[in-house]
Amino acid sequence: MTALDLSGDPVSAARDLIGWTLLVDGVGGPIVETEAYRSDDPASHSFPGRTPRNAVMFGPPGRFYVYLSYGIHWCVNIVCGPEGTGAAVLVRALEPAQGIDLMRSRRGREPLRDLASGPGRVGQALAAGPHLTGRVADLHPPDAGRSVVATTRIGISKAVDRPWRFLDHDSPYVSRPPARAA
DNA sequence: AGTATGATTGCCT
DNA sequence: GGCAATCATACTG
Repeated sequence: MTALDLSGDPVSAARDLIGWTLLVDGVGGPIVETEAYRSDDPASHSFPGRTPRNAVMFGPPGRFYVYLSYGIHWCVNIVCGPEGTGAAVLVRALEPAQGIDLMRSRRGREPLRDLASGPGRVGQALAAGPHLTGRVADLHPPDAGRSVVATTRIGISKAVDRPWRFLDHDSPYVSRPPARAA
């Protein structure tokens, strides 16, 4: 795939985003794990409707939605789906590729494997914060095809059975291996 | 105004 | 495996 359409079904967008390189100020790498969240999804921040916090989710696709999780972690999302539908894709893990030294300094000298293998870690490695919300995501096409696996989402208490988590099956940089091997 | 709750991580036993 | 950290948002009174 060489073109990316984020304005269609957000679940498809979450799958298609695997392998695309995400950069924030030149730092980042290929996305290896995502999760889709739609407004008809009880686990989504947009489920209760539009609020000041999630307003950007109801705007045009391709922009960042960043929120604070557990008062500690900044989680990075990319708005997806038809504009106004309130859908987004959570970037759960990246393969560190560009600006590795910078990411390492932000994360405190972790093994490469743990630099961005989780939503909170991605946020920290990219120095994400509320200032990022609304900015257009910097995405670049994959250089090679990826083997994508779908599993159930992680860390939520509602709609836990929806298989809307996607991983690069061959990547060691995912936060957790698939619930069911394939 | 006060309280409950996380799309998590890291450190503890 | 279990749980504390830490705070913006959402919900209750």
